Order: sequence, then structure tokens, then C-alpha cells
Amino acid sequence: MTEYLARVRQAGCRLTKARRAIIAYLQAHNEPQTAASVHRGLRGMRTDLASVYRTLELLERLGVVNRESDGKTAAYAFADRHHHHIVCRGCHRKACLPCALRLPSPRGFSAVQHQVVLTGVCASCALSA
Amino acid sequence: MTEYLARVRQAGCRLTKARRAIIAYLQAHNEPQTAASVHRGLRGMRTDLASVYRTLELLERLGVVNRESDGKTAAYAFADRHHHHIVCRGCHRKACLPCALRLPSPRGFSAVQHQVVLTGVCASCALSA
DNA sequence: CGACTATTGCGAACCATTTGCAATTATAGT
DNA sequence: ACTATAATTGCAAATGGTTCGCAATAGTCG
Repeated sequence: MTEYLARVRQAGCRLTKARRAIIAYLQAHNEPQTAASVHRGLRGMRTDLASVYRTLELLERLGVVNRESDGKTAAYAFADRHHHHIVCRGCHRKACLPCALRLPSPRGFSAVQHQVVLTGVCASCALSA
Repeated sequence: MTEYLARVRQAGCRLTKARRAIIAYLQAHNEPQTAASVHRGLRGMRTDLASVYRTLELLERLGVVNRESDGKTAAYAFADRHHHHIVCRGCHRKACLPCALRLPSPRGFSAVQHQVVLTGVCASCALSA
């Protein structure tokens, strides 16, 4: 049982087939996945898209995954694979970046978590502009 | 004519009443505003919500405003008022933070813009936990 | 002022996400 | 193992933010 499944269990939630499959799917993919792509990846089982959403929301609540949103569609990835992405405003392709955030610890706040959304114009889009 | 209006003009776009009003509304409010709240703020005129969206999209394309999204609803604020927020996971109150992001310039990308979503636990929520 | 074209308002479409509910299934206790 | 019970699911329909097509309107330039 992976640590992720254990966290679900510790929260008093059940380890259903759908939850196992969704976690396994996320583990098998490095890039953040949308609910739709997770659902597509599980098309062998008859798992409803709504259940995918419910599971992802649960995992986010437990702090297992992070939800990243570009404003349209949300994408989810394991929190312990923490890094950032930059999205090209031209072609929408993504690149990964190590986390280089050095924030002065915000006064009075503890357990701070962050999410960074970067956009830019990639080299090939800059040329064709 | 404010600098913002000038930027619109320089881009070869017309200075319509709706655009003036939307820019004025954003200037009058420090916190990022949603399309819906801008629209509500303009209820004196008969400006359509779709036009609000179109204008905000234009301003974003021109780099005049930033679009910030918490995953559900997008909010817009002038790019030159750039700063960040931290939200308490307990009481959901917000605090403002200066921007202290110092990213190594991502290889090959230009015109990089960023958005940071921070959450934490504020002092009073930490006590009551 | 008049012509030309960008922009608007309106309505409807779109799409991601959420919700209500009856049927199913994981789990704890026996 | 078996059962009781409550959590979870699938389905279908609703929701809500955002976008689009198009005819009417209104900036802007000469």
C-alpha cells in the first residue's frame, strides 16, 4: 500500500477501486493531469467523471495532491512531486521548472503552501509572432 | 487620459464608453475584480457581461491587467499593482504580500508573467486549532 | 459630416464542474 | 466468513463561468 493510499485510509475514508485506480494513474504520469484525462485513462473501468472529480477533491483536501488551474481547466499532481510549470501563451505547451520561490515568511502565518502559475512565450512562438 | 487608456489607443483599439468605464472601475478598486463584479459595478450603463469579458481579455492581451484564477472564477487587476495574497485555510481571510518571486529566467521563454497562490494558517486560527 | 470598421448587445452555445438520489460496496463487528 | 451500516458510486440533470455568431451601433479618420 503506497503512502498515498495510507493517507486516505488514515483520514477514515474507504479504499475503493476507483480511488486506487485514480491514484495509480496519477503515479504513472509525471505531468499534472486534468480530471478529463484521468477519466479517459480509466476508461477500462466504468468510473464516472463525477467520481473522478470527487476523488481528486478528496485528495486535495487531504493535501495529497495539488490543484493547479490556468483559469479554464484544473490539473492535479502529487504534492510531493512539487515543482512548477511555465505555459506558453502561444502554443500552450508546458515546461517544468524547479521551485525557486523564496518568500519572506508571511507574518503570523504558518504551514504555508504555494502554487505558482507562470506564463510566457516560448522560443518558437516568439519567432512566428 | 490615463496611461491605461493610452495603451489601448496605441494598440489601435477604440476608446469606447464600455472600455473607459471598465478601466475606471478597476482603478477605483484595489482588490482583483471578477468579470461579474465589474459588470455589477457598471449596472448604470447597459453594458453586457460578454463585453466585460471581451474588454478584460483585451486588457490582458495588452499586458495592462493580470488574470488571476483560483480555479473557479478569474479575477483581474492592473499589472502595475502587482502583489500577492495569502489566504488562511482556517478562516479564509486574506493578507497582502509584496511580490518576492525571484525566478531564474526560464530557458527560452520571454514575456513571463506569474501568479502565486499562497495558503497558510493565520495566528488566531493556529491558536484555536 | 460621412464612410468605414471595430465594438457592442443579445441570445444561445459551450464546457468544466457540481449535485441529488437510488443502487452499490468497503469496512467494522460479530 | 457473514452481516449491518454508512460511505461511495453511477447516472442524469443542473449550474455557473466564459465564449461565440450576428445584426445593430458607435468610434475614428479624412
